[in-house]
Amino acid sequence: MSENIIGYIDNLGNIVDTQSADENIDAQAIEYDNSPEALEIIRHSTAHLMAQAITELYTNAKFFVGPTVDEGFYYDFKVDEKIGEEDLKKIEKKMKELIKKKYKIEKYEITKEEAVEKFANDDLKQAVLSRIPNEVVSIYKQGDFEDLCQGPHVPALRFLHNFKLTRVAGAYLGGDETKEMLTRIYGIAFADKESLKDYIKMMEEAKKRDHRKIGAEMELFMFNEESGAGLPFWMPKGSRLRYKLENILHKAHRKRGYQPVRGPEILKADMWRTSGHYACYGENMYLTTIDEQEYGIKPMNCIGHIQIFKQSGKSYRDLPLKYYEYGVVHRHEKSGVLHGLLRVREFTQDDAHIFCTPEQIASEVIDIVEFVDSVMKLFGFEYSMEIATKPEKAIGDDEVWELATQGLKDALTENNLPFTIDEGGGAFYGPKIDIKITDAIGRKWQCGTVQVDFNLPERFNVEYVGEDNERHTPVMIHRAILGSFERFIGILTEHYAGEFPLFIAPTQIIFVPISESHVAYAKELKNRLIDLDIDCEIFDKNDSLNKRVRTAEKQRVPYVVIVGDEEVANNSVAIRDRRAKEQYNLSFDEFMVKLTQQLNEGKI
RNA sequence: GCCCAUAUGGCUCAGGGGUAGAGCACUUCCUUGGUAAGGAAGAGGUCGUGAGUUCAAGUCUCACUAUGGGCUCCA
Repeated sequence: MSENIIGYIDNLGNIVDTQSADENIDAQAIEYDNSPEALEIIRHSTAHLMAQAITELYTNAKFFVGPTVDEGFYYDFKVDEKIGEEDLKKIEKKMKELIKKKYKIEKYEITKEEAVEKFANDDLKQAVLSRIPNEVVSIYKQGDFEDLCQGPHVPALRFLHNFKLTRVAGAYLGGDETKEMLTRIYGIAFADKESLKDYIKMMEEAKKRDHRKIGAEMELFMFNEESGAGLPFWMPKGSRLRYKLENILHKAHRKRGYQPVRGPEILKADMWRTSGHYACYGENMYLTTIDEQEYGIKPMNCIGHIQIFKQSGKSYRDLPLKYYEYGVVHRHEKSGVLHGLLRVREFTQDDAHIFCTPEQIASEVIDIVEFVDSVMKLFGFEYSMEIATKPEKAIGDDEVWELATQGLKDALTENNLPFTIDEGGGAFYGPKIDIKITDAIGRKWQCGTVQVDFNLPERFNVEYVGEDNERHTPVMIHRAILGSFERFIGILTEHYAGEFPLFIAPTQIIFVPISESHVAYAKELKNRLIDLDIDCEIFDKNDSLNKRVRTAEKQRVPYVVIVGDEEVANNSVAIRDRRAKEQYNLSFDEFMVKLTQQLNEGKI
């Protein structure tokens, strides 16, 4: 057996470790390297090494499960002591000591019955065993440490060198909120030192583009302890960015036949009872009493749009009727989940509701998916689609749900659009397609959504007169493209690391006049650019030219424009182009043409 | 909501039971400079909030609030 073989891939594609393989195995060898299979083995073994170290440091430690995940591995366990970030170093040190003992990792099998007896005093092991259907279970042993485990593991501890424990967290037993909370330690491991270094470096880079850090640096948005958690404030620069995004999207909606509407922020509680929100979504709603009547602050915009639809009689000729609103909604998210702009308690959705006939669903869904695609392409986002089906708390009959779900599937399948299924992840009133964007660190965030709803129109007696002169109930499609401005701008900020393209940059141009005598010229240019809806600033503070250029560059604006005697005389501008990383001179008219072209890139 | 951690001028951080420090930002003055930090002076903090321990609390303890990393949920 080669020194470097740590496992095999059998003909079913399963990983078999050296402990489990028989001597004459005829399978593809897994070498000790950074292949996904090798990392799976290495990381899982590192999790066990960590467990062994914890056992030595905390004699009363009991272990639940320690699997590998996309980003490394973790182990869930229970100790009497509190474990904090500081303790990770201690555990790492102990792990390195254990490696020096050069233990082999051995495997033996016992029956489940024997295992239940063996771990009789360990309630967590009993919980693990209760989830295993097999009659025979395997135990891995390294030194004195034994653990119930199905593997795979490296042959010996000497294969484990390049690891780092990354964070401590709490995790419910089996992910179940009603069960006890265990301590979880996450870690990462690689086959070589370089890869570990690269990984740590990548995480540091990701931190630098964190939207919370950039948002503070660029003065885009803020939070305020006295005002409350999850309630963002938009500062001037953030508002400018947001306004541009709203404007681009406003035009895109108008081109696609949507009509702007706006509903009230609070509605009587009875409205929410009729809609089902009170029963199905009540725990997320903020309620208040006015003149002894209960009101609810809207967590969604659909009810308002329904009222507007119902205000006048509608004919089949009016359908599909598309209302859109940048709707401000409030949702009581649990305090522990709030996260910068990505999860807040007040946010604005780019929300729309399409009232249509059942026959129109497929083509409307396709139109929306195309709309989503054009927005994602504009910003260069990778995204995936997921169809979410009926949740536990839901209104409406199963048949209606089945019909709506199938409609979504058909629309995507017929257009060869790939999707996955999220069982039970739908809204309480209908199934949906969720559009998830992958962010700079690889996390997926739900942004756009398309939801087919047969339920709310019926509950509110929404009707239109058909070709047959009979009354019919329309279908409602709820949809959002960005999802919310808050989350989308948060992701955009990380995506571009604050270097926004010209068409949405909060400050698009900074003028740096060489001396006071050039300020008037800069102001004149600035005013002309306002007509193009371009936001400019003039850096005419009493600082050196170098200092002002530096300060301007640090603002991450697309263009820094220097103007002095030469530029005033020639009616030109000296440009520092940050995106192209070049410096060049243009006449102001040429510059205007260039800017107009770049603004047009933001048309969809 | 739960587990763990953190909270010092606008920002980034140092200090660690005996009555607050740096850099940047800010203000004023000098400097009017052709592409990433010119110089000088000044102002600014009841050390997140509230209790407790102590002769004495930014410093120790507890609660709360907010933030961060997770669990769960979701745009």
